[in-house]
Amino acid sequence: MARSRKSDPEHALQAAISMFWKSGYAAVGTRQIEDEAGITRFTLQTSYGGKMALFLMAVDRYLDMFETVAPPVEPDTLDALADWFTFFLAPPVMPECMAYGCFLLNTLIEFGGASSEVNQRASRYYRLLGGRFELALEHLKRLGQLPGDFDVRQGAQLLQSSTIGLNVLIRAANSSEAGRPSIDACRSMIHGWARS
Amino acid sequence: MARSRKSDPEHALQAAISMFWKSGYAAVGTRQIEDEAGITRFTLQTSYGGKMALFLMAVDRYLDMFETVAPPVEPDTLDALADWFTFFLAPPVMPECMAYGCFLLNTLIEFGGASSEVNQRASRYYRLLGGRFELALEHLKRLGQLPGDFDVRQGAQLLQSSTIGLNVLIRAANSSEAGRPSIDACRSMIHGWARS
DNA sequence: CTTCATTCTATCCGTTCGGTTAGTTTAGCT
DNA sequence: AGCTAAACTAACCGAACGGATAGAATGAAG
Repeated sequence: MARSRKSDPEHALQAAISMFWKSGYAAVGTRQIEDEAGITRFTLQTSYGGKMALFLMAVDRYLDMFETVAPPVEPDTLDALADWFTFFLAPPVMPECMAYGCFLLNTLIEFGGASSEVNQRASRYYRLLGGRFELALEHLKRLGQLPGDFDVRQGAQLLQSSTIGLNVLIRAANSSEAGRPSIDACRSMIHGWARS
Repeated sequence: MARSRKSDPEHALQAAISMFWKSGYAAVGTRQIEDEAGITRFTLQTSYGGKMALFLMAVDRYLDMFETVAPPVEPDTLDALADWFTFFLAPPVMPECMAYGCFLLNTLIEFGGASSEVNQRASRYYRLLGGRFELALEHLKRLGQLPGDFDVRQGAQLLQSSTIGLNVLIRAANSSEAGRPSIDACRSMIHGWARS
């Protein structure tokens, strides 16, 4: 009854993620999407709902991926938590894009709080980053790996801020390697929490 | 011999800083610059060298301002260093723009390391942020306010990453207040360095 | 093999972009 | 006052933007 699609939606979405991740929303044109994602501008409108809709799909998919590599909620040791930061140096997913920092953080800065659609995604991101750090630290405190008077909220906040800064450093330098000093510093801080 | 200028260059530059700070480079059009900076597109070309040249002037001026409010190089106490973070909540310069985060960090993310002109400014910024943190911590160590085995490099790296993350949080929320938890966490961390 | 809904290709649309050009106004000098 | 160089105004440029339209191609159902 209907003609089958020529383009692969999954490949198109992955290409969209790569483009927007690297260049941001405004800097990617619909002609470029045609070329790299393999969909026509017509299809972009009819099947995806336009450039912004595709962009939000890309962000959502990115967050889905991030969910699988977000900080562990129940690490057994401080070391297991500290090890999470080393993932930046050997990313298990989309390693070719990691040099562009965090897609969602880049997006947050580009839109600067002006888009409610983006802001909603930001909430989800914060839950996955700061929220998980908090759960992890609470878990470690329960295990006795952290002092009884350790402030979990502030510890999580610190890890979140540092992770965000780390991603900015990586994007600015176009290299995950640029994050190494920050990563080492974070790991030291976490290990330092054990004593006292 | 020559006709005197109608527009005020200083006001134009300040307006440019505000616009680019708030919206980024690409999102500010030359027509908008005409309206808000009080210079015509013609003048933008002949006297300023175009949009990008004006933008770089704005960035340089921003860094000049930042130089006056960057972290102290010789704080007397850990508390004096910690107090620097509270400046975000009551900024002494351009308070109306602080809700947009750090102009230079926003710029770094927008260009993503693709502009050498921007990258040069980044170096200066890192010197003013991480470099000064390092000097301050070295100074405090010399004063005996920090343990003898305290790792100054990693401490400075941590403060730098956290500060960057803090600025991103502020921009995303369009409010300096959004940075308060991070600021408190940083202050606690700094104070925590005293003991042991 | 015809039918027909759907996806394709190929233009076309109005808008906005950064920058340029031609021509006018104006201030500082003799 | 008259001259001239600089700074103004206003119109224009080609290019790129996101999106829309018309018509051809196509594949599954009958």
